[in-house]
Amino acid sequence: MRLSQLFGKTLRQVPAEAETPSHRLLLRAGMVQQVAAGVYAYMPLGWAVFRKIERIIREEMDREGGQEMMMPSIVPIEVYQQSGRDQTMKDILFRLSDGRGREFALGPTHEELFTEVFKRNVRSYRDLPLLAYQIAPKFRDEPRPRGGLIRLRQFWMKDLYSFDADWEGLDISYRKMYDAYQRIFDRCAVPTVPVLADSGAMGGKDTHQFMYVTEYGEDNCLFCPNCGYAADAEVAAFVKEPAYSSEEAKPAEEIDTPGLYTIQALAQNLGVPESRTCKAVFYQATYADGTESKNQGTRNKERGTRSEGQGTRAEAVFVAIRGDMDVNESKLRKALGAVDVTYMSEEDAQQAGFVAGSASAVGLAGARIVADDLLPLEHNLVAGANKPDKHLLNVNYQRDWTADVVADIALAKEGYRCLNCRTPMDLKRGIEMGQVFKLGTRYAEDIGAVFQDQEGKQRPAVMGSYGIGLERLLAGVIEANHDESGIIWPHELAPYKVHIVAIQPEKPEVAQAADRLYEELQSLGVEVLYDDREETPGVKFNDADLLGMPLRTTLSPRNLSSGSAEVKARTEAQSRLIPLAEAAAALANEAQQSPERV
RNA sequence: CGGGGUGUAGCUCAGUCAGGCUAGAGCGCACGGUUCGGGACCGUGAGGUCGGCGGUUCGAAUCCGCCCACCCCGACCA
Repeated sequence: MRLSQLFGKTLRQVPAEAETPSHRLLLRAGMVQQVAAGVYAYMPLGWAVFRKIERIIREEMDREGGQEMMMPSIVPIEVYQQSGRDQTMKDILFRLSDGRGREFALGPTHEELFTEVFKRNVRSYRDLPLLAYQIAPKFRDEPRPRGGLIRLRQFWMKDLYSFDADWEGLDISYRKMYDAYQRIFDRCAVPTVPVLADSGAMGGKDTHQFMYVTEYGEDNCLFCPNCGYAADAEVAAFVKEPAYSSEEAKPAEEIDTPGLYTIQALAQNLGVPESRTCKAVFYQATYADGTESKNQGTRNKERGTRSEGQGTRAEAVFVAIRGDMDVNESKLRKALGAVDVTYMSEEDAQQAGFVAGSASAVGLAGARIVADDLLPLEHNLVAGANKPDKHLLNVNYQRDWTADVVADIALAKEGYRCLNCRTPMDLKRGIEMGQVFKLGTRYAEDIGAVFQDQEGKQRPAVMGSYGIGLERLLAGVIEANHDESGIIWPHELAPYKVHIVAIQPEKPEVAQAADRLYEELQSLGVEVLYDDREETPGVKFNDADLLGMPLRTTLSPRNLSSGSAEVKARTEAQSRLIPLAEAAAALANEAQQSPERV
């Protein structure tokens, strides 16, 4: 490709909205362009890399016996009603209807559809295991797109679904994908760590996320430096020990605490550690209403109206936790069996009868009370008095208050100790590159995807689902492979292997030599980018660094006068001279090799 | 959806607080010339519904109201 003809130019200045390195470089290199929030156009250079990522993923999926197929993006809404996910994913579904009023969603993920197709085609255990996948666009009306390609509303995903006869089979399929993922991320030169994760709205059992650890990540993960335990903060287990379990319960005492509305202020003013206090947090919990979750949506189908709040029930929840800890909303949701929990606004809290700033479970009526499981073990905590500007000293569980639910609802933090080996853990941020799920039989049961086993019994398929976000991986590749000057493409992903820089191409001897090298390399099957533009050397070298091809060769009047071409790898600091006559063969040879990554 | 911020030329931004005549700069772009090994220089030129609608005013990029878009922090996910 001649750079003078390439659709999409490099940018000297980056649009102000770009903050992460990958976003800046993608824009600067002219690889992508934003169309709307979370929606991008891929220019030829970006698309070329995209297709290479796709190829690596395809190769590794096929290697494990995956069968590629293609599902539509336009999916009848009924498909998601079967599993109830038209409700649980309500907020992220892009919906549309056809001219006759039939409703569809743009597929955000395809568990239901794959299960549906499985149901129509599979009858016997002899057809199992089955690994089917697609590499296709997904649509999610994310409330907050972010970080360039890191969080999008339209994105490509490789999604594979495994169907097994039993859980042992699922374990094998899961392992296959787990291993394939390691190879994919390795080939893309993105260091990832598998971490235990939350199954969230997907439902299911085991799940790992493959995290690329970076300060630009949006997920918090805990890592044990000693035993290697790694988990998303949402599910991370840690050592929880009471601080005051051995104390004798002292008599409660009401004190004036004007202006002390936060745990920090309270603890400071009383001269006690935050762990001596009991914190109150107010949540609104949403529950799926069983009578409405299925077959709902066959009614209420007037065009354009969303069935807001249908099939759900809300409840105010009072959460008590030791003052030095924070609530893990994921754990809270599970403890309550709720579909969703959201932090209450001040007004809602007031309406629910909570005295913000001095709230307490002591003497509280009319709300469900959830206590972290550490609280019943502690003694003599400071808690609110449920009266403005008053707190209680020496509050004790059982004697002064009890909870409706006692559960571990604490969020893991930096320095909390590993449950396996008691070593303090590190908190790091990461970007999720992919996820593997053991779904179990949930979707198969909802949809009726059963097969006949060896005994002739009908059994639901045991499923897994395995996703990789392609754009996110592309962003990760750049995050993990760049320097101040630009991108450093891993060998397998470089859109071109060789970047020819012609200095003063308006001089015939330069143009002739460069044209010839360009053609020779192409005829040798080397992907080559040829900077034939009439630009100054500085501009060309900077663009070559920015675009990041593995090999750069410079043809200039200076080099040509000695019959040489200059060669420099993107990862090398110094260039070297080689005879021009051998340049094509030498470059082709070097481009064919897979140099070790730095 | 809550909190914060930004919308002026393709990009980066000034001008807005204290309203005033043909709305500016740098980069980029076009043409001509001089240059040529790490984002050169000179000259000429094209390019703008000042996010949109409404209002106040003799007069609005500037003041007021409503709306929209985008970015960042949270709640959600590949």
